[in-house]
Amino acid sequence: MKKLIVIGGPTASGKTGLAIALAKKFHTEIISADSRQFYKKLDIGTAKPSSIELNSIVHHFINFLEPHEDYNIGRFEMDALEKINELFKTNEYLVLVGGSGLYIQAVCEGIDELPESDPILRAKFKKIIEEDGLEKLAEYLKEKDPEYFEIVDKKNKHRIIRALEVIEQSGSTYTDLRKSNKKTRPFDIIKIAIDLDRTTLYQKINERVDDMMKLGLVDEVTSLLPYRNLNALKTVGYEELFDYLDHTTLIDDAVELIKKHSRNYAKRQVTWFKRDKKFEWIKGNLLEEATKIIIRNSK
RNA sequence: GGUCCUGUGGCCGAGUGGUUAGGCAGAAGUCUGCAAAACUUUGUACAGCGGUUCAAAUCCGCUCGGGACCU
Repeated sequence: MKKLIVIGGPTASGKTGLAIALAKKFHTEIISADSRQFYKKLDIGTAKPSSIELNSIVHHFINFLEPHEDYNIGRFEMDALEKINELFKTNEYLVLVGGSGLYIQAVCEGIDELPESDPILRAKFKKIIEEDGLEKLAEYLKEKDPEYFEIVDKKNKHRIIRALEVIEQSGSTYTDLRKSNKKTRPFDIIKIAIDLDRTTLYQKINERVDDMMKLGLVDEVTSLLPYRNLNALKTVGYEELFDYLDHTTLIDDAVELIKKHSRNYAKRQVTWFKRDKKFEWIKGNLLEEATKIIIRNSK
């Protein structure tokens, strides 16, 4: 059976370096599962692998979208699987690396077949929220799908909108469609996550943000100003500097905010990966530890 | 030396004689098509010591620490 090596972990933990080292060691290629590195032009702020790194190992799903292109998990599941199956024709191993837990989950376990988001419906629901409040929309959901209403975060507008969107498009309840059936894949999955103590992690994050500034993050963000309202730019490192460019924040404060938001993000990532018990956490000599796990799982 | 102001949990910051301020950070968590998103939970702190009072973080005194002004 072919092996998909999944590398997870919080931002700034060293995923990129480990993935590249593993890809070299196992003579294979890398699939990225990073929802922001998908986009062209977002380089420094997303800590995308350098051009040298990108040239040393073949990476898929990096720089394949323009900032204005819409994309979603459903498509990623299909696109990534197609690519993985193609590459497994000539490779024993593949490396999947990224910080977007949900995207990794979609590749490894699949997601239910649901209708895509519909901009017109979405606009309609947003309007209701603006005019009558989220509670109104929640009531609407209660009528349409009381079962999901019971368990949904009632203050989370994304969840409520999405459920209603699915209901309106499908004619079924969200509860009926959202079965969370885990799909089986025609390959083995070895999940490895990088473990760092919190203090070290936060220190690395802070340092990396300083490095990004030295590399010219402000210039990158300035050049992306025309795209600022796009989803791709709803990203740590960009929003804060847009505010700086608006003169609503001082540069030092903006940098501190980037660090803070990156730390918050890293914490959420750790929570996500910890929940998936299939991950084996490694520390210390990452390449060595990861290799041990891979060899053990290859027998 | 004198006069006056001030001292709230890691930080910011309200507040009143007897009810949880709140925000941020931190911690824990949720997660199925915008996921680097969105959201949830979580802190009995009022400088110290006395006193007044049924009751004090809130009033009084002293001590200590800030700050301002005065010659």
